[in-house]
Amino acid sequence: MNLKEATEIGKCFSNQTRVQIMEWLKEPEKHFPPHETLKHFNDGVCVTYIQEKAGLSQSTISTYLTNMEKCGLLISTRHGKWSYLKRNEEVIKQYTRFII
Amino acid sequence: MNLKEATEIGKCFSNQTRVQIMEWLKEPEKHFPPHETLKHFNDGVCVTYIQEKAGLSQSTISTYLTNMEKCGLLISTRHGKWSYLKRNEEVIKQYTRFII
DNA sequence: TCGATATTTCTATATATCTAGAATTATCAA
DNA sequence: TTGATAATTCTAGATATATAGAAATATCGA
Repeated sequence: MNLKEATEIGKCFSNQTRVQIMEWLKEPEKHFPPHETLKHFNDGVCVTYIQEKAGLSQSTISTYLTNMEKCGLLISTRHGKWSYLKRNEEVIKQYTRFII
Repeated sequence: MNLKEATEIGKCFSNQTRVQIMEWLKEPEKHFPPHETLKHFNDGVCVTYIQEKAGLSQSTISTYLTNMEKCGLLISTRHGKWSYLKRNEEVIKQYTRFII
């Protein structure tokens, strides 16, 4: 983790909705309906559910999630027409080690 | 630490200069000249040294540092005409616990 | 007190982020 | 293949942040 990478992550954490999404994804089963097509939340939560819960437009949430994936905070997995997002705990740990 | 507080801290970490300042303040003796008026770096580093090292204007750095103090990341101590800044490790830890 | 130095606050402009709607792409199911 | 659904990308206007210079405030030393 270097200065530039850490700053990109910091930008993701500089908006309340994005911080909130990161919090929700800590406990998907607590904040989102179960995904019938996938057992449990192994690959995370689909974009639509996140979008509905956040209450912002699809395009806005898509942009957020794309950036959060680009800087490594989220892992995206596509199954058919759905994209599933989950936290990248390893990168999050690296980030906290950087700033501490 | 709640969502709002965490987001304010995230905003401070969303700019490369500010992240850099937080890094420098981890090891003041390594990045700044010694402060003759104060023994060691017990109260941190004075604004002028931070400003010179960052290469931005006094007013910009002052605004940065004020915001970083407001959200708890820095502790400011004034001695005469100098303000000294140091990291608030406790708040930083709370923040990392929040996002992990 | 007066002048010098350190810091902060105010004001303004340039740049970046926020956000939605429209258009586009990808995939599924009939 | 076609229509429906999910997601992404493009475009644009509103809002926020970045940043400096000027003005103001605080403190020290002569």
